[in-house]
Amino acid sequence: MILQFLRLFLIWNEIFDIFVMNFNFYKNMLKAERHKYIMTKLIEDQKVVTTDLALALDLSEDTIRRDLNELDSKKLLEKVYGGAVQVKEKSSNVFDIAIAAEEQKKQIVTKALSLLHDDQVIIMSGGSTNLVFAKLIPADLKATIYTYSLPIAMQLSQHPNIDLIFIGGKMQKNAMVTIGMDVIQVVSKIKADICFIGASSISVKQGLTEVGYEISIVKKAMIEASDRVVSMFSSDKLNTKMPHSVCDLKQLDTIVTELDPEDERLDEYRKSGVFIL
Amino acid sequence: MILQFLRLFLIWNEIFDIFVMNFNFYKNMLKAERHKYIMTKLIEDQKVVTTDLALALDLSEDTIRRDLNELDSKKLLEKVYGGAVQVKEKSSNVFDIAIAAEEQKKQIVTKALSLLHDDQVIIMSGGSTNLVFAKLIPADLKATIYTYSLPIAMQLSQHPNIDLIFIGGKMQKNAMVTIGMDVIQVVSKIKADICFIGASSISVKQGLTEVGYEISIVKKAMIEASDRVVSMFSSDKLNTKMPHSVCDLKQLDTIVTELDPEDERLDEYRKSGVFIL
DNA sequence: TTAATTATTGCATATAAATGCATTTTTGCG
DNA sequence: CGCAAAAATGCATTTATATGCAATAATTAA
Repeated sequence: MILQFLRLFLIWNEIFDIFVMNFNFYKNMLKAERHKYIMTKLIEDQKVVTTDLALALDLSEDTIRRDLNELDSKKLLEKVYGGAVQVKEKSSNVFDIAIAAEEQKKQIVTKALSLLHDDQVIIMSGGSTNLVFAKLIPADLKATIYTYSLPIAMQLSQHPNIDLIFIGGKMQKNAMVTIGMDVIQVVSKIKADICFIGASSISVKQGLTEVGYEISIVKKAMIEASDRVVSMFSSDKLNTKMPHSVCDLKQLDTIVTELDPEDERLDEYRKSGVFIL
Repeated sequence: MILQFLRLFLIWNEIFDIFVMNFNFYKNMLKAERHKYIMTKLIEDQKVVTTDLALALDLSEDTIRRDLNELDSKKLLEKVYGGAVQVKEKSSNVFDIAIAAEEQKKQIVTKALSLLHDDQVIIMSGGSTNLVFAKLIPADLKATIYTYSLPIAMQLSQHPNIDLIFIGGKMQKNAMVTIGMDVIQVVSKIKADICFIGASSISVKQGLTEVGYEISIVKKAMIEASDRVVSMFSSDKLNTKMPHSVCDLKQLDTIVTELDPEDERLDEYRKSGVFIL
């Protein structure tokens, strides 16, 4: 009899505890704790509702709203009518590649489209100018293109008639190109009709030069592998130089800029025998 | 007697809960959530119909129309007579990769993050689930990752601590992955700790199967090269098969779906010894 | 410790937003 | 042209929010 009573008491006690816990557990919470609770809840449920929080924390909706406003102004969540939702991550889309002066580059590469013919084997280096070029390759061109640039491969993979071969290797992250011995080995085995090389810097005396050593030797290999070498760049690259040599001016067959081929800024280059488009 | 009554009450309560859940699940949705739902639906189905949404969300068509107008004015969709369609992306940007049911995939791959450790050598196949996985790899993870998927490489090239190696070869255009002997050769020389394989189809009897022959042999090589084989996919891939076999269920170490590991739909798989996350 | 100061909280009230309904206008289609 | 479906509009109702104010709690200075 007493035992039964005791058991009943214990059960009742437990129920009471739960009751108290539920209703007063958060009663003496500091604001900071409350904010933490709200943020946790937000992550768990993807959203928080003002009325639910008020109930759960045993506070007025006003207070919750003030909390949410505060957290909103700290950009920790986004307050909406009725509650709050997670801040939408500013997509920071990797795949959005911003191309500086795209219009100028379009102008440059459009001139070079005349160099393309069906059944050519083509090698393309990286660089935003070459990327613009890839975009503008006519849909009916049938050709084989080798590249070691991720964005250019992405672009060309949408082309219906291009056989695309990606040259693998270790990725150089910022430039989104592969580099290293693997690349050299593959490139050196290609027999290409034409290659399109982006240029960091070009000058009459130094020829093509690059910032990075690794890129410079890959480009060397490209030139070796191709019958015809074309480089496209804007005129601000003219008469500049970088640490690592790629090739002499003589080894370039054609250069393409936005300038008129007769422009005097190109005089020196024309004299050295390179064809200017 | 009282006990029986109590039990009855509990059962009734449960049924009532389920009832309420089904019919009011979307009832207390915040506007922001609703908009998110509409946008997800739009991506999944390419379109949304006003009446369907009104029905699905248990709201008047007026409200749905107001939502669609709002989203339209934000340029997030294009309202048309009867509903709304996706905004036609202005320049068919190749680099925008639409991922169907991205939220669900996030849920799946989040579970698999626990399999990652510093200094691992990892191979990743293509597929949108793996792409979502790549997005969520913590910034402080230091590892070496091999992949032959262009989008995944693009994504990982943004990661500060991953050594990324792209496996080159002929591009399979629609899937944006490289295939062929070049890929097999490279993969077969890798000694990886773990590989993450996307799945077209999986069944208890047939194991992993693929639509394309070429992809299937690449995946075979991946499995050979890895100590541990993990496959992540949504439950709709379960109990389906494709023409080309990749491997038996036994060869998989871990599978990850959005389901609870104890879900009965996974019973058969669990029995065959594969670990379910 | 006490008193003054400040911050927090809840309530009342006014304002604004969201939603559904009735009515009119527009649209697509035969 | 006419009809039915869809959309827009105005309005009423509900619900959420902002704001001033008073009560309370926490903090600081003396």
